Amino acid sequence: MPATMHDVAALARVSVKTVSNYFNGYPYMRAETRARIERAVDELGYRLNVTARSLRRGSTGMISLIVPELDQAYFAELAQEVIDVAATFGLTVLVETTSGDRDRELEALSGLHRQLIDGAIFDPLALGPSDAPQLGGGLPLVILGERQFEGLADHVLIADEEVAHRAVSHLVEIGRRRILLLGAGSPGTHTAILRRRGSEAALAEAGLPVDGDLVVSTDGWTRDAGAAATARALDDGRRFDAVFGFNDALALGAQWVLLERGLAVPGDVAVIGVDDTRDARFAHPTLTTMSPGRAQIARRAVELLVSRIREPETENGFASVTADFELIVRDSTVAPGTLNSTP
Amino acid sequence: MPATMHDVAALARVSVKTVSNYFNGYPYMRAETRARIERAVDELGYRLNVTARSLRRGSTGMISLIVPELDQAYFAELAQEVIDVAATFGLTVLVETTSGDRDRELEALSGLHRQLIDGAIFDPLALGPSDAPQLGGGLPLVILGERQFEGLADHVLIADEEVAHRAVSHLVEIGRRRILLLGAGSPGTHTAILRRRGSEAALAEAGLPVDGDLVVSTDGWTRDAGAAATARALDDGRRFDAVFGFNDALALGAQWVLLERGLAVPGDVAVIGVDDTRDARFAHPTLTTMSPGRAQIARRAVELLVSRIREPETENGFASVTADFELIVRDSTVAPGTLNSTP
DNA sequence: TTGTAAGCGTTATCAA
DNA sequence: TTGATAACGCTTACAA
Repeated sequence: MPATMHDVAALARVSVKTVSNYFNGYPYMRAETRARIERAVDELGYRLNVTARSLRRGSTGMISLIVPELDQAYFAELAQEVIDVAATFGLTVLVETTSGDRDRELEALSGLHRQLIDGAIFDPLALGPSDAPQLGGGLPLVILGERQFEGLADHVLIADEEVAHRAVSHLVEIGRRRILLLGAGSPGTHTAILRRRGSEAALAEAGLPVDGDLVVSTDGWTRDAGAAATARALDDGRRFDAVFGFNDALALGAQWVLLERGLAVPGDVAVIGVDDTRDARFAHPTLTTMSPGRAQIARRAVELLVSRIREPETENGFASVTADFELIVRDSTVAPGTLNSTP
Repeated sequence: MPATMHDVAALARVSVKTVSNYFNGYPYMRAETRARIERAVDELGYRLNVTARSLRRGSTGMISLIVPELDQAYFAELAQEVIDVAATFGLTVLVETTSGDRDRELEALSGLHRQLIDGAIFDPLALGPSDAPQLGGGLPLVILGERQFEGLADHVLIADEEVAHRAVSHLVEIGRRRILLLGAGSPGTHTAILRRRGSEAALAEAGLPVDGDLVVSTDGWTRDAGAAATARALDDGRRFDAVFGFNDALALGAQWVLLERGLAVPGDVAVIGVDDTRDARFAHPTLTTMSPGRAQIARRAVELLVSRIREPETENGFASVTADFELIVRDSTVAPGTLNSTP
């Protein structure tokens, strides 16, 4: 049975209030009192009981990060960043995975863990605007990526249309004309719709047609799904000289199949993704990608959440910040040694 | 202000104890009482306060998983498995990352989060046997991978020597003679030492010499480190026809550099790893690897931890279970179409 | 600057 | 089968 604050107080010959003050950084305390407390704490090996504190305070110092799955590089890397940033605020992160399942997303927001956390950072996959009423009921919430809930919670957004536009423009600039849009297609998440819209705008600006045959759905945004869809497109005899994977996983799956089929990347088909995961750097050839500023996303998300937790009553609207993005050109679009033919 | 158990009790016209019984699956209850409680719960939207329960029970229903970093595929995939298995036991997982830093490993075991958890699953990187006294002081603990603490906690082990032996034997069977051991070398974790030992045993059995030049240290077990060390070995003019990366990340880093330098895999150099991460399946060429039975590891770890939490006083020694492993042959050692020349 | 005492929302003891 | 009541260990008015 571990020592309690009462034990410390008794040994230090002060009241529990004073010991509590000590642990809460209350400044007005005689140096000698402080020293006595410190000695007692050492002697007893005392550690503050966080559960009791939480019960009394009504807050836990924990936030959850709700993502589809950890074994996708993007989410694993995001989780690591969020954990690190949260730690600088003294917050502990509970990582919840949902497999993109609607019920599990709702459960993460309003289930048993609900009262274990002071707020949540949520990367929704299945939930849509019609679920808005169930969005945690007063739980401080920051939504990542999706803009469907704007006005209902704080958001950290990716400029989906612009990112897609830039990616497709890059492919056009290196001379590609028939670009497979991998991850678009019905029904499609809101993110998918926006990235498709941006892609088609870039094609239109370049005076290129949008070929419905080259707008391809995938069953999820994983390497498996990207590989399968690309294989199908090749088997169908569709012709394309570039692939825009709506995330890195899709692009890597596509690239894998292309190489497997003996096609040259980027010689025959150029490939570009989105996310700048570590996997992109270590693909062979290395994958050109749009970096969404993951570190910035994690930082802003935690900051927004912390201020929402501290001042829940700021009813004058919710914040939406959009992260910066950047084109990272690698070998999957511009072969090394090739002089970039960009005008 | 959310409803409490008292509110429910009042509305259902029973005592709080009865409501508590209801939530704890106490079987002796009249159907009508149960129905009244259920109606009151619904009406009030009542949810059990986990913090209060934890305070009263002295346990939280949370366990932590302590790993070096989530953005390594192996750990991300392991975390996902552990979270899923733990959920079947009604346990919540707190994922702690340490960067393999000694202080952070100790902090995860005995810091503030210590009392937030009922036990921990720990994949140590920096801590050694000399830290044993600090191993959580009575915290139920299951250690993964490392056998250095055997006798001090429960273990779920990988058969490091046998795994390495099998990997090297496979390379020998396909005719390789000069095998780079990537990840061995001083100082080296205990795991590294065992895998090196197993590798050298396999070489010895095959009548092959152990060339010190081919035993290569890396700065961590990441793709970056694997790439850097392999590049160095090539630059030094060391000759080898195979690489055994002590994990998939190292092997993938090596493979990446080899391809970058224009060498053929497996034509010039065969590559094999350990872990069977998803990355291995999507490398190009696909990476041959030793599967350590990750699902089994996660399941056994959680099971051991749960029984240790339930019966902390089983002082008659600690359990050590060793996971099964399996060789997964892919294209990085046996090119597709090549008839396997194994005797 | 420090002390007293009343909760926070459960669960456990014991009795009925 | 259910009820009254005392903890669990901390924070926080309020008092001194």
